[in-house]
Amino acid sequence: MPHATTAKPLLLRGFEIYKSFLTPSAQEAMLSDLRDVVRAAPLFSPMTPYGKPMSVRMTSSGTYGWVSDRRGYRYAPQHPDGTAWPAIPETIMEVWRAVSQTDRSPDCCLMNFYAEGARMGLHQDRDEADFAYPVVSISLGNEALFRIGNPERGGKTESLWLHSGDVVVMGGAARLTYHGVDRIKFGASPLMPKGGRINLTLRVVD
DNA sequence: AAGTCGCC
DNA sequence: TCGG
Repeated sequence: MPHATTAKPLLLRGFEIYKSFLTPSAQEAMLSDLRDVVRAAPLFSPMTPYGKPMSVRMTSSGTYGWVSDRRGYRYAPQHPDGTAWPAIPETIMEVWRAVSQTDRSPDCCLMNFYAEGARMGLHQDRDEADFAYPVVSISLGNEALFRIGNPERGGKTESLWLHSGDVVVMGGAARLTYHGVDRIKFGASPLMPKGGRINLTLRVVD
């Protein structure tokens, strides 16, 4: 059973929040698949175009992966090491099919790993060709303080804690809403005894 | 600025 | 110390 519930999600500024969408055993199965992904496509520390490294480490699976370097933000068909990205694991595709409300398959699953102190500034996901498709986010491991802003920079924001197994759909009017992660509660978790948080985002790129 | 820091 |  991949998920505990398909109950209606909580709504916050158009973000659909499915609390405890994945059972603990589904999370374990997904983590096992992600170990294979990282073996094929090792985590790397992306450099921002203006020369400061991001605090998360990342990799991708799918036809494209998201990369950031001096040349800017973009999707690329290969890992920085020159090899193709591995396929998106089926355990992850199942979540997309359950919540995305589209028959189109995602062609990127971006994996962000948050070690102690890692954060993600408020940003938009805007490197994709068609904003009609949602972005689906899966949280694993340590809890994260997730912040939701507005379609433009500035203004009031709202925060909520995301837990392991939660799924968030950013679609419709919320597709281009600014969002980020202020901090994680770092420490041992049942899923990841050494601590850390994994966030997966599924995207249709082109 | 998908970062970092400082202020209140 | 934390949220904004």
